[in-house]
Amino acid sequence: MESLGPMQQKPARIRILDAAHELMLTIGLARATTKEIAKAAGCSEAALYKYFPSKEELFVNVLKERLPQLTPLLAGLAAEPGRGTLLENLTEIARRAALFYEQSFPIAASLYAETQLKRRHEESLRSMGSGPHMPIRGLDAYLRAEQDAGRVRAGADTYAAASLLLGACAQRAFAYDSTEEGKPPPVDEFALSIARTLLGGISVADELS
Amino acid sequence: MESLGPMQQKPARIRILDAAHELMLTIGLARATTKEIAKAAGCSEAALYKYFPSKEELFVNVLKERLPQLTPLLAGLAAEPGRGTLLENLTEIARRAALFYEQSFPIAASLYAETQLKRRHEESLRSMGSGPHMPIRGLDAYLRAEQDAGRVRAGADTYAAASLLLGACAQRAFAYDSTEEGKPPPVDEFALSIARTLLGGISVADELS
DNA sequence: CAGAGGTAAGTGAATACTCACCCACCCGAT
DNA sequence: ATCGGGTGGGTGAGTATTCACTTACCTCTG
Repeated sequence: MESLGPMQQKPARIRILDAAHELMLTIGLARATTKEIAKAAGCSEAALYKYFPSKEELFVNVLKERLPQLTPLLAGLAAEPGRGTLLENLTEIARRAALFYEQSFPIAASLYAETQLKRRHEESLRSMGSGPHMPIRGLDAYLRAEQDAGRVRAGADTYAAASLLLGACAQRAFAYDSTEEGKPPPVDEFALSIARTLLGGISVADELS
Repeated sequence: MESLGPMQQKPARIRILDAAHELMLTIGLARATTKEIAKAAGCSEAALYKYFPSKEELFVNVLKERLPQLTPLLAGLAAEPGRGTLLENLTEIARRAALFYEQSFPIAASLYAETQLKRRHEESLRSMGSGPHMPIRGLDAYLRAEQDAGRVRAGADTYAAASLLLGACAQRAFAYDSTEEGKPPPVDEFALSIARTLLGGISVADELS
């Protein structure tokens, strides 16, 4: 029990993970060196190796512990179809998915620069029963449940619909570059507009087969 | 006039760009060192600097000269709405977009590891009047043209529709990891299914407002 | 004193980039 | 014909720097 005044010092391990996470987002994975991480965490380089056996292991842990999960929400909704309106549910899913991708995409994308690290991350995800295409499957499952409940058209391709909705959310995270004045649309109206459009389609009424 | 037999040697500059491109895709941007590039191009490291002032400039040129363009197709279609059926056109757009993202995504994504290089690339794109969100605008323009021609429902949100279609295509390039047995769906049937789903929507008929 | 938490000062390897030089070829003056 | 020299294309052998990681040591606290 320290009675230190400021006492803002979280445990070193946490500070290191935070610092690594922050640097990955700002200066990028390649420039996130041990020296920079140590400086940002307020400790020495050697301290990193007290908590993690290697830099790669440190990054794997950042990915494992810092990236939010999307699947729980989807699983929850699929468990009880018929709750709320379909539009409300899809909007909420889109909203959360957009926020999820906004956070995780820059980090996940930078793995393409280090194919070895990417493979290790994918392995780690798989062992947790997760993976980059699990959200699509989860949303697909929810839509089929709603289909069985009669709230989604019988002939609809639920997998395609899931790809469309989540794809739009993911794309929002990278289709807008940092400097452009045309920043991404606000998440709330974005979510509502794509959910509504996916539900209703865009073809003129009398062309519906 | 050389009468050399094999004479398969393309100009060195081309070989260097090809080698850099290839290495970015296979071992990743981070491991694509000057030594590796030189080896793959069949020349010395020093030769790289005869053609490019720096490694970063080399990469910028790979991005500029090797990544395919998507906008021309969209511009062409928007110029003459009413040609072909809407479903055919959207399917073709989705097909080409999916192939485009399949090629360009791994490289574009790895830029997130080098934020400085990323900014330079975005700048270069902007100066060419291009950019990551131009495809969405282009498709949006095409859809509005079809809307004016009465082939897209008057109230439809064309921008949301464009986000959905292209988002799904982009997501296909990264939502499926390399080792998974569940590889991405074949591009032709993928394109058709998302185009059809976007056109028709998924809600039951009598819920259409 | 034992041991956890932490560090200063390295180490060898790798990296981007440079420098002095080579060589084949062309061209005009001898 | 031949020489001298410029020139585009290319290289081998560096250099300074940076990187991930280690070692030997310190300093608290129980």
